[in-house]
Amino acid sequence: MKVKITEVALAAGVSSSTVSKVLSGRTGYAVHAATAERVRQVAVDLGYVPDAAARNLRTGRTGQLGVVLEAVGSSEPDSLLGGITAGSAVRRTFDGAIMAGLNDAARELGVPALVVYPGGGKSPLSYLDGRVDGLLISCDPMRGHGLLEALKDAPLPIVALWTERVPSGMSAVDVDHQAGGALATRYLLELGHHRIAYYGGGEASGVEHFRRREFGYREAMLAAGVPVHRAIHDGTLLIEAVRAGQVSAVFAETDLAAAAVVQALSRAGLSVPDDVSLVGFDDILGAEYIAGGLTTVYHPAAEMAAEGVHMLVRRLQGEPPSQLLLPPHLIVRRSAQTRSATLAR
Amino acid sequence: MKVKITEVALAAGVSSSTVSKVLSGRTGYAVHAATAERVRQVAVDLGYVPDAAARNLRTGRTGQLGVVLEAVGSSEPDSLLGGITAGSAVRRTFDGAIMAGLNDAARELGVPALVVYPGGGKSPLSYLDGRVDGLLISCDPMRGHGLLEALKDAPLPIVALWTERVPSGMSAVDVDHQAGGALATRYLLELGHHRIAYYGGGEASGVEHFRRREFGYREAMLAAGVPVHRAIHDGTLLIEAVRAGQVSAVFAETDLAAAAVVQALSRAGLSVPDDVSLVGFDDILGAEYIAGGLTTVYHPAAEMAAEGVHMLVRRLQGEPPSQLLLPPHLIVRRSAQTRSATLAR
DNA sequence: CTGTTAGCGCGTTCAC
DNA sequence: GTGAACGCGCTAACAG
Repeated sequence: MKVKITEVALAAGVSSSTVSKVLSGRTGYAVHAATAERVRQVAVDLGYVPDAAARNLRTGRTGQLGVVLEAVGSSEPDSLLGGITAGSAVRRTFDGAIMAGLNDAARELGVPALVVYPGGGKSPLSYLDGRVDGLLISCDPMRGHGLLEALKDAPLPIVALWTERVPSGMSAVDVDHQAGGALATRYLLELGHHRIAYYGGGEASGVEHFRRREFGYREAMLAAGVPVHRAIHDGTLLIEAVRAGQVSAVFAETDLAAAAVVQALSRAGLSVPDDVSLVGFDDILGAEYIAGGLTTVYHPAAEMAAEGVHMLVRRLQGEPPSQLLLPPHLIVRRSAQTRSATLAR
Repeated sequence: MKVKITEVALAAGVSSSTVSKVLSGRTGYAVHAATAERVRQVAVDLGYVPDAAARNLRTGRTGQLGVVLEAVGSSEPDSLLGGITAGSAVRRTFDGAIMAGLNDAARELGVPALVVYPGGGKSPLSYLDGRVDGLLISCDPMRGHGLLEALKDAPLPIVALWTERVPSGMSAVDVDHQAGGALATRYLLELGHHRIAYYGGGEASGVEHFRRREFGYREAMLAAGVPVHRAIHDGTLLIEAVRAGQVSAVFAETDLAAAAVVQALSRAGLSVPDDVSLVGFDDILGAEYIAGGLTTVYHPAAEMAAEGVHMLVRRLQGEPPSQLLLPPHLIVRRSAQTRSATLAR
């Protein structure tokens, strides 16, 4: 059976409060070193494990952090950005990284456990039942904002993942998708390309992150004084544009979109990077095998999640809320080459 | 502030115990329907949320399930199969799916939350502090077994993920990797190939799942009375074997290995499926873009996780432990063709 | 330096 | 059909 604090106290010949003082981990209590050592020894011998529920009830805190993964694994289509499967693909690509980042940071900071709430239309109140000291909310951009709004006045600190805009009083971390889009585009410009198309904006155009990637593209194009090509989201149209000499390089919304570009071009006998230079976004697992090595924008999902945990823990220690935008960086492989190399063919 | 049960009782004009009876969800208590309705209404109006810690302390149960993800997100190399990065890749490929499966099943079954314990050498005892009613353990094959062994006599039900062999008294779910390997191999045999190589077994040969995939290959080859080719894990060797007519088809250990095969062959001017038929394993995100559509064995990771949750919940309801091996199935795309089509070139 | 005492908020008896 | 009283295991005061 489970051994409790009174049994440890009895076996060690002290009172239960002394045991509590020793095992609470808090320093500053006045306890003889010898007594403390004996208590610890007895506790180990007896296999004593403090009961979390009782401790939580007494202290009002749990040491645990809550994670709301609204979209993760939702097999029901309508819980994902209005049924857009691209949203699902995006989430699935990163859920592993998110969990990895959360897990790493939690271990590093000594957070005993993460409480993951399965998504689905449960009342926002259910997150306030004292199971956690703070909340990380990583839900999709649309439903997410509703949840954040509902928890605006929640009596615990909240950090929003995947979003820049939060109600006041909350912290937020996001990847700077716009900077990433600009980064990719500038890279192609520096290679000498000026007829650069943005591939994407199709059914997934409602996804804010993708729109920001496209903004980044436009921003870089405008800054370079180069005409912006209208977004393409169709292999056939892309092939026509390439053949007509209107496009020599493509910035794809995602690595999967980049893979689709490669495939479409190859069916037309066109190849990357010989005929078209290509840059993706995300650096998904396997990106090194797309087009013989896809040059792409690394998307720091795990870092974002880890940063979120750090922010939350700092808030629990009394620091004020803050915002953070993580800069992506370019991973140069072999799918983009200089315009002159392309012309030389 | 947080509203407690006494305040609801006061506002509804009843005693706290009546409120408890109404809101506990348990039927069978004798409470006037009208009273019950009034209590429920008042509770909603006041935004009452039962305190989890107090309820857990009183009832001894939490309704929560624990998940031990020993390997997930471990950035320290030595926590992953002795530093083998292939292990890391494997885990990362599926962590999102695992979380998705867990999440889906938890929502479906009304489990309020999953408690995820960050990996790292914490005492097995720390999982027994009453935070959860049962445990899902999804750790890598090597370290995992040690943890399972240590928790052999734990006073709560345990379901092991990713493993077939568990201490008695525990439940287990795994994907049938061997059946998957046999499935892929039989498919190639049925296409008329008999010179089939297993690509893999390199640095990751310590991974039990991969060994089982290879066993499946050998099993199918032997059953067909066809000589087993020795495993290849090197692009150059593979190219030589193909050129020498020793290999017309390849079963790759993973989809990433399949992608590497495609890339190696393509550098030698060989293509899939025209020169070599190829079947992968996993059906990772993006598999449809490998070799113009990779034929592969679908790996039901999410289903496995969901099944684990179901098994655990059934155990909590008193059912005895059980074992389960999920059959993978083949996803036919375009990377494998009949031997005659290959010869016709 | 150590022990005694009084709840934390809830669910469950048992009287009424 | 309803309410008062008790205790789950632990920790924070305070007393010694």
